[in-house]
Amino acid sequence: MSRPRDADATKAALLDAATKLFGERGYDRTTVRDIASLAGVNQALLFRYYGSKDALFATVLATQSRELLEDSPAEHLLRNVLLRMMEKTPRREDHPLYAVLRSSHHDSAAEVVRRQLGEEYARALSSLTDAEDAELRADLVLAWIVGIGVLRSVFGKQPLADADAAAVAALVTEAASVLLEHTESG
Amino acid sequence: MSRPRDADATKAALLDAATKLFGERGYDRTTVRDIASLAGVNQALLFRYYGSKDALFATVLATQSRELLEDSPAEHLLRNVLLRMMEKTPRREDHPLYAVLRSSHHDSAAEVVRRQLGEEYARALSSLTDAEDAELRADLVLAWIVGIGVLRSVFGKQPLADADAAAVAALVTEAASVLLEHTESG
DNA sequence: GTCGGATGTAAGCGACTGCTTACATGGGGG
DNA sequence: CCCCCATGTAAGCAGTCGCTTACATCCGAC
Repeated sequence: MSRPRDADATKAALLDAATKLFGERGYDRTTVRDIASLAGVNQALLFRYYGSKDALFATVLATQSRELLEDSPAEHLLRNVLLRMMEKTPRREDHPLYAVLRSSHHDSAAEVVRRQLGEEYARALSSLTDAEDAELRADLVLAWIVGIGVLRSVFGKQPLADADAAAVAALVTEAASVLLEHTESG
Repeated sequence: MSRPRDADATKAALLDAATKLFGERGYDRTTVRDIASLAGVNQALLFRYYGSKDALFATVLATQSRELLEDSPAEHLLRNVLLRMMEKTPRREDHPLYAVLRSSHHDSAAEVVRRQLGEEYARALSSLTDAEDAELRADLVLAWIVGIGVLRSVFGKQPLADADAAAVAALVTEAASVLLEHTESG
């Protein structure tokens, strides 16, 4: 029967639907009607519970970025992020990175969240080298992660899109180690 | 006085305006009214000369992808593309890659053009290594280029966004050489 | 000159957007 | 029991979208 009236369940359904659709289509190509429809609720409830499409998008990003870095020590961050991004299916379109990637524009809170996510990754990665330009090197590694995500999900570029995740991770970590390894003992 | 009636000039103005706006905002956030307005012509002319917004977008991509690979020997392709992407201003939003990146939009001719562009780059890059997985390695290098463009233009991620282009190119080419160098003489 | 097609314009159509409003309904507290 | 408010719904507003239509204007061919 499932409780016919349950605000929490409705909110969760909306958030799940929004996560899926923003990830698949990006912000612009996802309509509030689509989200409500996928969640199986009336679209007015989206506005009652989240205020606006923008605020819902920000909530999606905030929720996912919180889950994203939780359990990866810096040494294995690159490898783990790559594997997580590529796991299960070659086109893992509900991965948090994709919602971010597919929504280029955009001021508002979403921008802030997106940027924070990048900062967290970059900070963790930059701890891996003692080079003077550690942060730039970390940004470049982050750029690589992002680029691989884009080429796989947006372009579906072959052979990368269907490549073995472990093989990709091995190649990338090997090359990235040139940028991130410690050059002197600290 | 500039000839008041000149179909070629009008078409060119529309193409220039479309190139600029698609590059800055992506496909969805660029309206035909904006394009016509920037070109200084009536929007109906866009449809007379290009048929549809989609067709105009495809024309933009086709035009730019033709110009893009024209004068870079494979050995210096990575470096040249990086430098070109980052040249002049830290946020070079009219770069052809950006129009592509900002439009994750699947059907229509645009998809084909976007993919062709990737194929050309990847083919050129893959000629640089004799490893068995040369094409995958080339895809990864291409992914890096794309990711750097995204982080600079979309995220405006610091310090990458304002980093010296030559310094970035040096770091990337050094690390990428791990993937692309010949391991045995052919 | 003048006629006809190339070129440019003004206006608006129908669909869709994010969002709001006015209203139905159900279930727990008094 | 019944009332009241949390929850859910139907309908629509105002704006924008891509695109079309009906109409002016210019200029070269004859």
